[in-house]
Amino acid sequence: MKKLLYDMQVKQPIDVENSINSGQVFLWKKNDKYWYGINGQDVLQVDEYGKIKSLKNYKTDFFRNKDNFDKIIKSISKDKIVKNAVKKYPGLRITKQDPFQCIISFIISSNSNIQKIKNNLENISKRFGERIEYKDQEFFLFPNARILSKASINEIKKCGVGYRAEFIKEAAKIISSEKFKIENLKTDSYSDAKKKMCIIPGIGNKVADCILLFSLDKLEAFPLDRWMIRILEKYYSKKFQLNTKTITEKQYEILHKKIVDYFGPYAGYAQQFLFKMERENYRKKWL
DNA sequence: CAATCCCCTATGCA
DNA sequence: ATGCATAGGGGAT
Repeated sequence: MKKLLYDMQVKQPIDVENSINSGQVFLWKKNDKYWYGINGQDVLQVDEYGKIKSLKNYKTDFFRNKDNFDKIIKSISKDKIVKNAVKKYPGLRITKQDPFQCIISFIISSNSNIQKIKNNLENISKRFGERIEYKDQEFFLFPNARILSKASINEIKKCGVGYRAEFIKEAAKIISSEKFKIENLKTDSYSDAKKKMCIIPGIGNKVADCILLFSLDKLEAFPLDRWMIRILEKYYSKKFQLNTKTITEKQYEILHKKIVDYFGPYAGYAQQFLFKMERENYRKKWL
């Protein structure tokens, strides 16, 4: 019966273009009519409907098709602002990425911009990842944690990541160690998983929330970066009074609590719709 | 050509 | 304990 109900849900089609162009992923490119993206040790080929084929056929629910969108949209639609954003980008999805690649991507994102993040990640793939051919095209897979944990700081620096090279190596060491089972974080609570993520150097509040939301199924994660703070100041200044420019750890925690109180357990989806809407208003480039 | 701007974290000091 | 200022690639503008 449950299965039947699931199948009967009318699903909003996936908006592949806008989901990829929403600041979540960096190693994607469009070729003719397909999008191709590196997801860890796999390459995904995605058609205009979001149907996925892949090099290794690893099972993935990359666009979170199993989420109950009716329920989620209803849940986050608390006001006109979110409702408008949802109406504008109805097929926008949160991605479910390879966790290690996601970790390195967002460690690199700090004090950077999308163009540079993309270059850095491409350099890492080319230097440390396996070269493969798929659908008559050349790709470089993302190196696994073990390989990056053994790379030298200097080699990593050659990818243009600067002072983040130490963070990357250390993160790779932790992730590849026996004790740290990254997949187990998927079944941990949000706050447990977040505590564990923040042990890794280069990962603070914001980066942890990106990783939790985009790769570890924590849909209440709500990354608060400069842009989101600006958005909250613009549309929600009464609801969440933002006092300072520099948001400290304690303030971040308090603000996140208020946000989850307001938007509910799928707050991360609200974040993605708001973020996409505002960045498009400013005509920011994505890839 | 210098100055400034970027999706932040870690650190040191008050 | 908490707040605040600042350093830290490098590329684009």
